[in-house]
Amino acid sequence: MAEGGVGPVGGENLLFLTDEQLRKGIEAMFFAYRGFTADPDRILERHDYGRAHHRAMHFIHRSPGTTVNNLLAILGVTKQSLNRVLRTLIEDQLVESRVGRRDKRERHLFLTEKGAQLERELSEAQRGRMRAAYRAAGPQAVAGFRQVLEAMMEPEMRRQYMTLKDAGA
Amino acid sequence: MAEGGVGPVGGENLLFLTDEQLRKGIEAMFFAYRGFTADPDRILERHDYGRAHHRAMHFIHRSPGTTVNNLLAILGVTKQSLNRVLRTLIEDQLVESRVGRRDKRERHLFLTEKGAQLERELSEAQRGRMRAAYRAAGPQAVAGFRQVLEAMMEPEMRRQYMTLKDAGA
DNA sequence: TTGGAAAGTCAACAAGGCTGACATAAAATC
DNA sequence: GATTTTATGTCAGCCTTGTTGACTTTCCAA
Repeated sequence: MAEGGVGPVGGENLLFLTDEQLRKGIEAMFFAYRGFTADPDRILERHDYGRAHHRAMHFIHRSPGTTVNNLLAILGVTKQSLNRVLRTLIEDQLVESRVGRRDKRERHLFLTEKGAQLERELSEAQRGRMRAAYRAAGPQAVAGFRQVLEAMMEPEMRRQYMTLKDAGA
Repeated sequence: MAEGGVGPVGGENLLFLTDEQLRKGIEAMFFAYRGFTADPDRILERHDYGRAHHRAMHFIHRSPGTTVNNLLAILGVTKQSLNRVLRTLIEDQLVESRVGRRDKRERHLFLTEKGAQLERELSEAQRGRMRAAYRAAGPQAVAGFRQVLEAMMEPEMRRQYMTLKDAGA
């Protein structure tokens, strides 16, 4: 392992790159992610759903009419895994699956009114915490937060993220 | 839900608090967390362990001699869940469990040389990505990154994090 | 017309969460 | 000294969410 960033590297004094700093960042990610999912998890439990259902609903809400294949690529799970989740959401009438008009093999996914309601409840809870954190940290910190997260993504996922990122706003 | 931060709030123009900005932050967390765990996951698979083993080893490395109860509080899982993981780590001689000297009910946990080796392999992989992200984003972004994450934690977890945070450095 | 992509289904399995019940040893308290 | 509490471990069973593999149906496109 050798040094790995402790002390001057390449002539610059990159104190924020010490192993100790990196460890703190790693633990920050770990603990923060728990907070990040805590509020939706509580709501999901009441409705007898899990995180997988939340993720599916989030991205269907985000890109209405998206296909199963698109969703698979974004969520990074197997179709069998996603299918189980989608099946219950469709049975419970939170999601509607419409056969593609141009390509009838494809299924286009939409939230029903009922589904949109739950999605709203979940994302409001999640945004609530996010908003509080953003407000506490300030706009400059938020910019840095996003920069580091983007640099941390797998290239494939960064592509997915960037595509979505600017689509709406 | 009403507005929720879109447009001017309280006289200030808090553009970074719009629902759209918050959604981007939420997706950034989702995609980045996948990157965050990707490298260790690959290594763990080779060794037939899971993320749970990594987490346990990380915090035992971080606080050698910590007790089972301490670890439970940090990891936020049940003792049955943790025990299953610890048992295999002890069987495989990656972790050593020593009966407490002052309080013989307690077990103090340590990494063996073999355990320390795997921990090093895992954390080097994870730090590698972290270091690249930090370097790409720069020190100011890193400070913001940490600020937002800390503000996002559950208060209880923030306490755990802060306690660990300054312990070593 | 036929190959292959998209989607769905079934079966089986594993990791890692959970609850509840129970055992043991040791510490703490009455 | 007896009782209660604490720390840990363990057994059994359940759930969610991931996996692989095999197979079918539909239907677009070469």
